[in-house]
Amino acid sequence: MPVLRSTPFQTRALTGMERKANVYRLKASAVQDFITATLASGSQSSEYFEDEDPAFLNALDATVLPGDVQAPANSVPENNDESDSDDNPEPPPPGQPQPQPSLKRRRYDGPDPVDEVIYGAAEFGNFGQYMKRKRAKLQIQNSEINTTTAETQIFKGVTVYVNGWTSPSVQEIRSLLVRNGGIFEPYLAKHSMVTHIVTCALTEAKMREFKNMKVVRPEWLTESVKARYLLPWRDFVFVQDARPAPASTQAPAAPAQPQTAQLQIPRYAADASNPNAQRAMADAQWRNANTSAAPGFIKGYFEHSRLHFLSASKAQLQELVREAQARAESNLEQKEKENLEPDSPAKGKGRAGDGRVIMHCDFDCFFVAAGLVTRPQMRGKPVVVCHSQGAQGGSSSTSEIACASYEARAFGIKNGMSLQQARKLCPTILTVPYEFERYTDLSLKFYTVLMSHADDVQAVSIDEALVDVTTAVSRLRRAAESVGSPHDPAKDFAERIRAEVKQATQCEISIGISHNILLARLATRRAKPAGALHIVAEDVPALMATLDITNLWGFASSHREKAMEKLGSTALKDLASKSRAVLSEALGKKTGEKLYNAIRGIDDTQLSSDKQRKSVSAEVNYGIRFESSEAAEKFIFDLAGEVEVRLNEIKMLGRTITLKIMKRDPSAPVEPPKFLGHGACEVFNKQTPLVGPGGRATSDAKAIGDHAWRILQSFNFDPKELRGIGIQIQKLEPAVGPVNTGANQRTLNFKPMEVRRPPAAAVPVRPASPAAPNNNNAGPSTSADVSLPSIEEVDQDVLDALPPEMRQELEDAWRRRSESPFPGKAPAAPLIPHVPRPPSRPPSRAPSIAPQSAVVLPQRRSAQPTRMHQGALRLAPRSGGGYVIDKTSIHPNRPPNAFLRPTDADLRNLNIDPEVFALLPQAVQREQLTVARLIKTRGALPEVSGERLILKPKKYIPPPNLFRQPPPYAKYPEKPKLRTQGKSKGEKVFFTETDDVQGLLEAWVNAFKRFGPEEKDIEFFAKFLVQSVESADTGVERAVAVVKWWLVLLRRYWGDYEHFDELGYDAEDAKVAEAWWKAFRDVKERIDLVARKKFGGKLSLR
DNA sequence: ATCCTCCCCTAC
DNA sequence: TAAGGTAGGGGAGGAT
Ligand SMILES: Nc1ccn([C@H]2C[C@H](O)[C@@H](COP(=O)(O)OP(=O)(O)OP(=O)(O)O)O2)c(=O)n1
Ligand SMILES: [Mg+2]
Repeated sequence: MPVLRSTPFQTRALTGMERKANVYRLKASAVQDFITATLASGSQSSEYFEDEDPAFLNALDATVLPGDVQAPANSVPENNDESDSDDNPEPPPPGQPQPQPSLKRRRYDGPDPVDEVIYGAAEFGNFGQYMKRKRAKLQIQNSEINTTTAETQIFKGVTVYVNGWTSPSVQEIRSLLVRNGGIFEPYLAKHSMVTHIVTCALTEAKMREFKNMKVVRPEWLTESVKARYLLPWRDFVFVQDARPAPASTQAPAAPAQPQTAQLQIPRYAADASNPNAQRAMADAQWRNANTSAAPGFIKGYFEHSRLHFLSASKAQLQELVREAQARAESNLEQKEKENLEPDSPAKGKGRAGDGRVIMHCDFDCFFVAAGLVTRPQMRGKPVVVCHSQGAQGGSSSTSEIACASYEARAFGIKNGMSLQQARKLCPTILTVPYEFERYTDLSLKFYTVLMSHADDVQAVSIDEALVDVTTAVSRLRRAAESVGSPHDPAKDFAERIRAEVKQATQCEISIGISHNILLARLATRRAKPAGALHIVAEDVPALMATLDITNLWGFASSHREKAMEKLGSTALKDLASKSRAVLSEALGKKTGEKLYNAIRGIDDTQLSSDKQRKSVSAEVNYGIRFESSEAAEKFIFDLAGEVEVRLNEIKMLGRTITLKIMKRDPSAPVEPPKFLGHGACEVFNKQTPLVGPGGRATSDAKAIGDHAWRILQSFNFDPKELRGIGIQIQKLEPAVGPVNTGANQRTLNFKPMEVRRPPAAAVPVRPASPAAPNNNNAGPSTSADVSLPSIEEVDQDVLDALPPEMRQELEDAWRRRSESPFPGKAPAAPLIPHVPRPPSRPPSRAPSIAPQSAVVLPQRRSAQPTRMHQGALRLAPRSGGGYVIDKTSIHPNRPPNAFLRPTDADLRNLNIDPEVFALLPQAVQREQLTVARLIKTRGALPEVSGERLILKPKKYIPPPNLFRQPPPYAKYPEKPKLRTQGKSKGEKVFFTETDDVQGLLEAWVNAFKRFGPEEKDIEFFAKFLVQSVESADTGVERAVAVVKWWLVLLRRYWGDYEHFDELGYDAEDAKVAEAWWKAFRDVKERIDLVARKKFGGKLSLR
């Protein structure tokens, strides 16, 4: 296969209706306190700006930053809309380079030249221009809203951001809005700026970003204008039934079609229904035989689910490897005892550095290859493995393709795609049924070969493993060196393994070799099909230059979106120039660092082959269709039985349970496009303690079922709306004593330390028993308890026996925690009534426990169905009630006018004098809080210092002499208050007192002018500055001022080094200088990043 | 700081 | 017909 820009692994090619995403629904109905960004917040900013010392600003305006010299021209060309370019379907024929007809939204929102100047994302010229721009913008908004053009006030209070390509166009929407009293926000610096998002299509990253916002289709606006009043936005919620990668349902042509189609479906769901499903579901008999209501549904489902098979196989293989290792280790010990020389260094665990040799071994299109073992006539043809066989389903089968042959992939068919879509790409496609047992069989042979050569093995999946072959390869290498062979011993060894596997399985595997896992995985991609490739460190730069971020293992679409949005590119060659800090800012700390290292070919991840499980779960999100709560209840208990079996198989008991519910999104059709699929859903998770008999951890199906069922009742959902149910058990502990697991144990052997066995000899293969029959034995503790009352009764009895006060207290506690599995009597008229199961609590004995907060009456739920948004069902919000000053108060998402005064206690806790605080203007108060909290977070020790941070308004007007007259540090000898504390290495800064950020900054530079800045301190300032820019409008000016001040300080000490680059300083002074300048450039870059996102320009420090 | 909980995301 | 599961890494944000 030719190497194209887009590799086989690069997932792209989506179309509108079903998009890649494992976000199953767009949650657009969340009720939040959206507060329109008000003009007041803008004026606060001006107010603050005028508070600033003008002389200071003047002085700093004269300073020039190197990065700014070419700054106005080098603003990154923005792709404001990353969604559309993703919508191009894959080209049908093999390997055509894609011209990438990306559809970019214009950066300017109107033809009006005023708009272009004012609204445009132009670069900042300078400070003054920025302010001018901002004021002009406010004026325009003012006039549009209040005077000049508004014809009606239909959209009064509505502020809208338009995402991506829309029909009608952005310009039309803007015009519609402002003519009718609404506000149009051209940039979405933060979510609280707007009340609604208008869109016709969302990338999954945007879906995530907007998940708690009101996302509507443009019809909301157009129809409202027609109706001459504001229609309920809920009737126009934008919803997508999103699915992971290749599951697009669109034909190759007409990229713009999804949007168009969507617009043609007025008033509801963005995704269509499935007529076949509707027809089938209309038949009660069919329903009772084929959906979750059918007897034995769960068992049949798990027997046929490929994804379940993959997950279960992985767990089994990991277990096999663990056992093999334990055996190998005990053999080794044995040998050592016998004083036999182990012929290799101790097994490769923890071996670090580049000395390792890692092989990543992976079957080529595994399921197909396995299927073709007995169908040799199909070799070389486009073949897929899926449930639908032959001509079943015709051209409209929603059956998913588990695996496509390479010939099929040449047509653009991918693993995970629906058959109907594949048929569009290749009408002659051949289908092959699943053969799970054969997969297991082949896999075991494969693992057997690997383990016979390995120091260590990590089971990645049924068809894939990571193998540490350091020992074997070094032995070969020594041999090769003595002979002077030009061959790469690692590659030779890989070919030998490939041959052995081929011999044992009649299937091809490919092997990637390198000194770390990351590169080994990359090597495999290039090795396929049927090859081996060794990547060495020298290959890294050239290799990485060709790759996209999503080619790296663990990086997928969400990172791709973030990278494009925040860093302007997803190509590793572009990302290579970004600093660690910049990448972390964009992708998160760990992820950013992982990427930074990956680009350089660095990955010190160790093989993990002995991790213990932390949770056990079972879920079904297919075919869930209930007519009654009884059916749902039965299902829950059946599922609990499955969970019990799985717990027993690994001899574990659990202490907490989480119920996961997928519920049809109100705007999604009853039958989604995918046959019996879940469609667009709201997802709810709720965790409670799992209390077994005697308060112990348990695996008991009844206990699990009881808890799960109670949780489900507490949701009070209409059973007809359920689309997915899952039970997860956490806080696992080993079951002691005999537990009948019913699991068939298999054994494999690791490479013997001395005598090597022929491969495949050690495999006593027996087919897996997919769900071992429930032996109804919940372990030693419960097996004796079968005749005891159920937990709910025990609990009730205990409750009843308690003195009233104590009981009240308990009930209160439960209510507070909102996680009691024992809510007592079902609420009035529940949609899923509690059906008493014998022996059940008589209703008259219903405890006085009030229904929990979430157990609301149906009317109320339907009135406010969205209060439980986004799965995170917090029955009683832990902290959401009154406004409590905490980190969220400085969070950018908080609307400006949601600022409430913190309590005096809060203030004292921050070392702020409440009385002084009260006198400050609100904008200044907020800043004070920000700074004080950051300082506290950073490690202030208020109790120790005993000094109180006294805040004065004038603090925002830095003493003129301080800022005007260098050298700055000389100006306040008493000021620094930086206590350095000897730590393990270097010195750590603690801020015990500060008056203002500039002072702090200066003290920092002073304190470390002989050492260079500490990473943590840089991080601290960077965070503060980024936060400033991101948050309230006042923050920008502050950030600019602080950065300018920093620049002044650096120039003061190290001006000579400003324009030098990294290279070649010997002098310690120079190193320190360079460290400071590097810190400065990094931080500046990070701020620019945020500034670009918010304003479309970068900060000028002139 | 460090933990925990509730997500989202990723891989096969 | 069709079988959209599952565990763990990681981030955000709150509790301790
Ligand atoms: N969405 C997916 C992805 C994979 N699989 C199954 C079928 C595959 O055969 C097997 C292994 O997945 P791989 O990612 O290794 O893909 P293949 O082995 O099919 O192809 P190759 O490894 O050659 O790229 O997992 C699946 O059922 N559904
Ligand atoms: Mg494979």
